[in-house]
Amino acid sequence: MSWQKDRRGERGYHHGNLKEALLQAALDLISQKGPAGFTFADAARMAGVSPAAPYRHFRDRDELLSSIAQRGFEQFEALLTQAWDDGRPDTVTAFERVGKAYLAFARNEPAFYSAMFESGVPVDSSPTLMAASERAFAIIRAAAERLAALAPPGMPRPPAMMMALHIWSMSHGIASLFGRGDAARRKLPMSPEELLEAEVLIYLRGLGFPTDRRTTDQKPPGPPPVPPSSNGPSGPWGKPK
Amino acid sequence: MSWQKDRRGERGYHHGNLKEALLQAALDLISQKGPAGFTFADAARMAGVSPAAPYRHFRDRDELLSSIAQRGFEQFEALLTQAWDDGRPDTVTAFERVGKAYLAFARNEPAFYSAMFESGVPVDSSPTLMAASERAFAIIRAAAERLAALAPPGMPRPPAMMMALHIWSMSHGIASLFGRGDAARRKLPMSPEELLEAEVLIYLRGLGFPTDRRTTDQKPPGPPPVPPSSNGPSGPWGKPK
DNA sequence: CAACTCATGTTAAAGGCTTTTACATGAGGT
DNA sequence: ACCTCATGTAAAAGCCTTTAACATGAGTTG
Repeated sequence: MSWQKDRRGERGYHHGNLKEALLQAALDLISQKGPAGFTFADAARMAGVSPAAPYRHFRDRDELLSSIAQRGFEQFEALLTQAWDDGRPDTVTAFERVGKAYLAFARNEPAFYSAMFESGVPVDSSPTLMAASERAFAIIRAAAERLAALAPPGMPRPPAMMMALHIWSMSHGIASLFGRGDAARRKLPMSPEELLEAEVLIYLRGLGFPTDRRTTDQKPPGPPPVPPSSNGPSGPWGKPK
Repeated sequence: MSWQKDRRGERGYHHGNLKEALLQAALDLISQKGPAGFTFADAARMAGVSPAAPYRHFRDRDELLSSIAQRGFEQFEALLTQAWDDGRPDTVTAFERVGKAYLAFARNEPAFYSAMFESGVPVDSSPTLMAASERAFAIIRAAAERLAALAPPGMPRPPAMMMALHIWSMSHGIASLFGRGDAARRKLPMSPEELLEAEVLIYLRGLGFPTDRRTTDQKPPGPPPVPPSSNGPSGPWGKPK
């Protein structure tokens, strides 16, 4: 760890990097015991300072939680941006990659995810938190925008904002109900990733998008957006075993 | 309130109905301050007993929370059962009514909903809790089963379990992100109910179901499950204003 | 380099919650 | 009438939060 002066096991009167150490300690504690079972005093102890020290850096426990949520949204935004990769190699593929990235974040960073969505910290508790949250959502929204622009002719053009909200709620629903490793686990016939992928594919097909994987971004010439009859074994779900 | 002997403002040494009074007090507190800001001692005070009294009825704070979650699932199941109404008047209509009931529950019973899904109580913390949760999900699952049986010919039959999980995650995602009155509010271009209805309709259309509202349960004769071209102003979303 | 200052830590203390232990009460059965 | 046991109370130990008063030492200033 890095919460003590790097050389020697001692540290002086001053910690030197307490704010960071507290944030890191809180993350560890949250991922172990959930956002509820995390204690200001615990974090202080883990950082090797007195219980009063954290108050020099955070007004109270809630402000620390809110800081974590904010960092979470920032990392979340970075991850989604990278997954979206400006829609390469094609819009649908990139879109699905965003969905997978959403689940990956919830699974790999459960502490951030809880702080962001399940800690009881209201998004509007701080303007900067709200802004960070909106920047993250803006990635999904931008992706939806690009997708909406590809709507096949002859179909009413879906509002991008609505699509973005739909995708977000699907991802969040799956992540929240089935996503994390240890808690609230129900048995599933398929992985959360497969579940989300199928859900998104069916949804996009409902909007009239062609969804068999060799699609490029060229708009299809005619209006038959849905496989006219049986489309073989490569639908959005595997063969029913 | 009913936490004192009905006649006269006094009560004797014994409360007479403490367990119920505690559950009710906890519900009130949770709906006011969220599942985190609810305290065993507060509930005791609200019921007019000493801080140690609750321990005669619940092992600890978590067991009380778990009891509330369980009652929540029971009421939830009852509400969904009523909404589903065995698929009357037709499967799709009843299905959508279930979705609306889901959101209504999250909105009208935020305390139950938090205890069930956001309190950190793991579903498998008690077998009876798990069972109650599964009975509630079974309603959605049964509805999905009926819906799957109506899959138009010429389309691969979607697995009912998968559909149920999809519907559940959509509903939970919307309820959790946008559903409750005061906290975590983001601005939406439409109500959560409209958002969910559109999402479900698009999803069902993606599965090949006809979704214009005069549908009955008779299977359509041919394979054109999607409106062949422009379908007028009555799509799953309103006119883009 | 000495002196000053202020951010950052510490100690101490008040107040609240949780949980346990020993004791009190009284409702219902014998 | 008496007993018993579920249900409450009181007291105490331990932990957490938060504040106030004090200490330290890093960086700045002359």
